[in-house]
Amino acid sequence: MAATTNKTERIKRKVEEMGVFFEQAGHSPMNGRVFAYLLLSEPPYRDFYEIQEFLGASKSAISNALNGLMDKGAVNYMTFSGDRRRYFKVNTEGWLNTTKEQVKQVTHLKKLIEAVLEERADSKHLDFNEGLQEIIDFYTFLGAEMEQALAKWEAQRASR
Amino acid sequence: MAATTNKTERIKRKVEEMGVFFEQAGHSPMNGRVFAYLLLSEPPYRDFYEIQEFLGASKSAISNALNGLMDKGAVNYMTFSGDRRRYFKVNTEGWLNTTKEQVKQVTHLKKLIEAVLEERADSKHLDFNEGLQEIIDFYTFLGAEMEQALAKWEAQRASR
DNA sequence: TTTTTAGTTCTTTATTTGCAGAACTAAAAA
DNA sequence: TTTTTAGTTCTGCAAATAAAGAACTAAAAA
Repeated sequence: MAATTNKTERIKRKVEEMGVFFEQAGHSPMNGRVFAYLLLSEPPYRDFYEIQEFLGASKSAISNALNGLMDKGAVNYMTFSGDRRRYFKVNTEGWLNTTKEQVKQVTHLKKLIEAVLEERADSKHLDFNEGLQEIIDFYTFLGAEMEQALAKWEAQRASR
Repeated sequence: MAATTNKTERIKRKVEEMGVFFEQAGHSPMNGRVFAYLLLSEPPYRDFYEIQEFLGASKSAISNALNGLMDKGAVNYMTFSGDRRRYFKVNTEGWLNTTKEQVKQVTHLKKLIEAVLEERADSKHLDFNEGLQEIIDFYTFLGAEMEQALAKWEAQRASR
């Protein structure tokens, strides 16, 4: 029993710690903690009430957190026949796909600066425009390299 | 005069539009607008009161926004002799460096998942651990590719 | 058919954030 | 030396966010 308590305590601390990390990465506190708990939990799937109890939070908070995480594709659930409950889990595949999407979004910022440069077409301040152009060039370069890298990764995975 | 007004109006609209973009990218609304204004302004440097007047905001809001943007290295200022004011501008070099730093921070998330896997070392749920391992592998791959890409970019730039 | 359960939705409250406005400061100008 | 100026800092206030708790719903179980 002491062992169980110690482990639970350690996990609780880790969940808080990782929760802060995810919070800083742009998630709400509860979303971060739910995600962290599902990452660390054994088994890695938990039903609604286990999550609620572990985090000592309200049902509405858990409901909103899980739905938010599912919207982003970060969390999933599985079911077992003869059991009504859903068992929520981290969706590793969704995480991977989201990451791949993010990689591709260098393009957005690039387009924005291109629009800026267009607006600045007849500016007298060529040095500034050149600075912007260099950022565009960098994004262009990086975007191309990332596309290649992704293709390489997919090829590698396809031939396993 | 009509031309000036039209241009100012167009810039105002673009500043709001781009401001929202930067907001969604994690900046506070005012920081986003100040940054957008400095990007679009001709000349691309503006003193405190020009920024304040253009955005119709309070001094404290502008002061905090500029200091925040300078902390992040996104904004800079220049001075002219015989003029006390600082002229704030987008720091294109800083932007480029920040982007390069962000590229390198794939490492952080990778370390976090490695810590998770360590905690899960004796888990029975091998499939889940494998899912996490694949994310680690992807981050490792991506990190290496990006390092290479950065090196390639630097080399290219060095030999201009 | 009634009851239970697995969640969801609604209402309220506490916390945080973003900003305005006024009071202040330190250096430059007069 | 006094005044002006270019900002900063402090004090609130309003809006947005996060979460609690209670009321509700729809499907399953009894």
